[in-house]
Amino acid sequence: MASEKDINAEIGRRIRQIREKQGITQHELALRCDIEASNMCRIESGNTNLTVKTMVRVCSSLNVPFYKLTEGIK
Amino acid sequence: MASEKDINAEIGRRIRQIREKQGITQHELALRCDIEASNMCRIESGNTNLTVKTMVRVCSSLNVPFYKLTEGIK
DNA sequence: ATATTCGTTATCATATATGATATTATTACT
DNA sequence: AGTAATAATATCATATATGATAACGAATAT
Repeated sequence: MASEKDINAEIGRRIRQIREKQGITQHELALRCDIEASNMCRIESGNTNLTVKTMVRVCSSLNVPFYKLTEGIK
Repeated sequence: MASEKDINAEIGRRIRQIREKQGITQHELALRCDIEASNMCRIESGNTNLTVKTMVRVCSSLNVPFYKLTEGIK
């Protein structure tokens, strides 16, 4: 079982990867999510202990299903 | 995309289902997770906005991979 | 050189998850 | 009836995610 920090980091990497694939900036994604840009940076960098609420907002704004952020993580 | 509340409720239901299948009480699971029993009740009832940290502790104590709590949730 | 864009980091305030504890309800057992 | 076990709920304290804002660095363009 991966550690909490490892999992938050992995989710952050996935968010960044999806965002970059869609060609939008952190600022733009933050706007769509109604999340502070500084927080979006913390999230993508794995420097926070994410909540379901935040993950839902990000998924929704990126148009990916919720489970995609955690799929396969052990 | 399901709402934050729906997803927290679904995760809570899954935790309860796995716990009951393993035949342990909320109190016992709370002990293993190092989480307050009152909080475990809130979690299973979907009355909190879960963090990754808490989900990791529960999964680890139930011996299920992290992704099982969120698998297939859209 | 200097703006501009993008990401990062720092600081402080606020909202809320969780800890800690007590109380209550229900069920089962004696 | 009484006791024990389990779960639910209420209250208050504490820790921390996030909001809000500012400053900084790097890259790019003008």
